[in-house]
Amino acid sequence: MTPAASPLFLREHEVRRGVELLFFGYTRLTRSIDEGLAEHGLGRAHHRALYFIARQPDLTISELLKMLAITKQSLGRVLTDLGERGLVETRTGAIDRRQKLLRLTEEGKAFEAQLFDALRSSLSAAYAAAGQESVTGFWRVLEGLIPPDDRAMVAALQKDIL
Amino acid sequence: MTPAASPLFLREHEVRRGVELLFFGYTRLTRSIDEGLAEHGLGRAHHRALYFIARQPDLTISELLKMLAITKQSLGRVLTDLGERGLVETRTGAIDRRQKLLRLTEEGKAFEAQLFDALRSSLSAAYAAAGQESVTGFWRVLEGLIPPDDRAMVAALQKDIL
DNA sequence: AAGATACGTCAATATGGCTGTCCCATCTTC
DNA sequence: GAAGATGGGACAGCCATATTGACGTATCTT
Repeated sequence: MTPAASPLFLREHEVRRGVELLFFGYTRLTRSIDEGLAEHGLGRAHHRALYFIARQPDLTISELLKMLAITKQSLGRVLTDLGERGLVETRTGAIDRRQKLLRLTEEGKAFEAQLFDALRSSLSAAYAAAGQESVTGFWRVLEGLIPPDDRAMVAALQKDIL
Repeated sequence: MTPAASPLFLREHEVRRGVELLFFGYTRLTRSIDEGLAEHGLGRAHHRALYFIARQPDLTISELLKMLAITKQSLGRVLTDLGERGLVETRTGAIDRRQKLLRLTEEGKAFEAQLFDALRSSLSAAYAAAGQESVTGFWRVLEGLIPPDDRAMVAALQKDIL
């Protein structure tokens, strides 16, 4: 019996295309906010923290660490910078007083919204050009790239949608 | 007259979802090759150069610079490392002797193929889970994220497909 | 011959990660 | 109430990857 042609072999072309589009798409999208960040003397690492705090107010440090998948020290520096600039504030957890709950200040919210505008204009233009069915496919493939252990965390972000 | 509801407003949810999936998908995919790179004492920057040289043999330095969108100095270090390890070699351009044409050595090809295996297994699993129509949508949205000026460059990668 | 281009290189600097270790406050469990 | 686990902070030192700006050399174009 001849086995079915290996899908791994057949898909090299498609896989390379995906790798390349992901690289260019992701890097160009992230570059779109560099200017806004530079106005405050911040970098992309700061934006990532800002973004997830905006998304899940009262997030704890350890939850944010899991999202970003960096070390406590790296995150510490970033949060210090954001705190010093008055963009992020913490309060002690009501249930567990060891925890620090992270929130954006009003200024932080305004800044995050400003950065988000750049992301929105790039992404919504791409969505519009591609069409809604394409957007669904875009999401599905990306979901498949996320290791199963991380999926619940990502899915949780979608729950508290406006 | 009531204007149509602003699509920018309506799409915040979708845009946030895209931002998040892109972040997690991209970072998790790139992490999948770190182990292989570490075996040779190399980092992700080296892989990016290796990848595009594999993809377009006889690429010039300036073409590669445009792809990666980094500075000459940054790329110089990466290429020196790759040359020292016998993964990349250069020859003088036949038409324009100022140019250096970049190629992978046999060892370089084998190493790139090994790294590509990790990318292939992640991406092709995601493709398979999502289905072919989703893959098309995935590509379309990502294409829309690439600034028009860069699109020809990315499209050129698809021409010399196996 | 003059100027532009392709590439290399020097020096200095910034950012954002890492490891390992130790500490304190607080919660949980026995 | 004591022991241990957990959440968070902090020190020191390191590495990878990027930046800017200036300058040099070979080669191509006009």
